[in-house]
Amino acid sequence: MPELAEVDFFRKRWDQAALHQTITGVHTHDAKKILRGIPLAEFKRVLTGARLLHSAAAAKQMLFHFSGDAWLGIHLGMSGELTVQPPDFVTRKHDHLALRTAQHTLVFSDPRMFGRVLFHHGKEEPEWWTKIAPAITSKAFTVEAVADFLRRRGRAPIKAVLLMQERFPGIGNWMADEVLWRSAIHPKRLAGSLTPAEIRTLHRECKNVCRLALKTIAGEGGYLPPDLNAHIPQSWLFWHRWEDGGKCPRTGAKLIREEVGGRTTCWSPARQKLSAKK
DNA sequence: CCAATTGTTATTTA
DNA sequence: ATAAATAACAATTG
Repeated sequence: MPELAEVDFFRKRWDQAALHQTITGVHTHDAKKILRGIPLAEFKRVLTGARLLHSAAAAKQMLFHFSGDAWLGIHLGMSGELTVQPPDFVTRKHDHLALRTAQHTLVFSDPRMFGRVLFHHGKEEPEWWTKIAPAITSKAFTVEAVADFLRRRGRAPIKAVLLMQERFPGIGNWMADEVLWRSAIHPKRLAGSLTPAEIRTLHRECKNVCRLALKTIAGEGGYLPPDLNAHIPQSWLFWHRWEDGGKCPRTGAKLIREEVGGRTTCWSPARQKLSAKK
């Protein structure tokens, strides 16, 4: 499920519950796949007694920085989520990691197990964090950088290109469809076929979708919503892309759902044409 | 049993 | 050699 803003939503959930608090216990359950390679004894020893100093999210990656030079990373994969539970919470089948504090249990659960826990013990920020591409909402995400990237990936459908994290960090399947729908660009168009005007539109809508998603889902600049998606407007493609017989919220036309670039893709044929807009 | 799933990566193909 | 397509990863649900 989780893309850019949803990842930040989950990160804030843990952050609100545990910032400046001390971890009193670390539990793992059936976690070999998700913790892969992390020495479990050191992981538990370093985190137990550590205080949460700061957290951040970038792309689909979360970073929790603890005292004692401990850095915990979480990637939610396809089906992961973070919850905050009571201190005596008994973990269930798919709860792979649980951190206890005096007042809460922080739980990472992931039924499908595509998620990952990362861990780093050291003074410096871990390289798996620093190597993440500059955010789409940052100044570094320029129209020139997008144009250059599209040129190099010119033979791939634009939908597939938008999912490439090295240039579009945090964009996942639904955000890619949302961007293309707002941009009125057909998902099967080859990246190299976009006109300069279309590339400018695409760049702008990437920024818009990221900004709006962070605001409505992750509560940027305000309250964190009680649930994921609680404040997403009906005017977004988001609510209509999975329902059979779904209608385009702008044109009312029937939406199309088909595999493009290896992923189920939804678009509005009334807005998004195969030939470039002139 | 078959197909589906909002992600990433290794392998294969072009 | 590079980029695109595909398979694989795992579990669950319809």
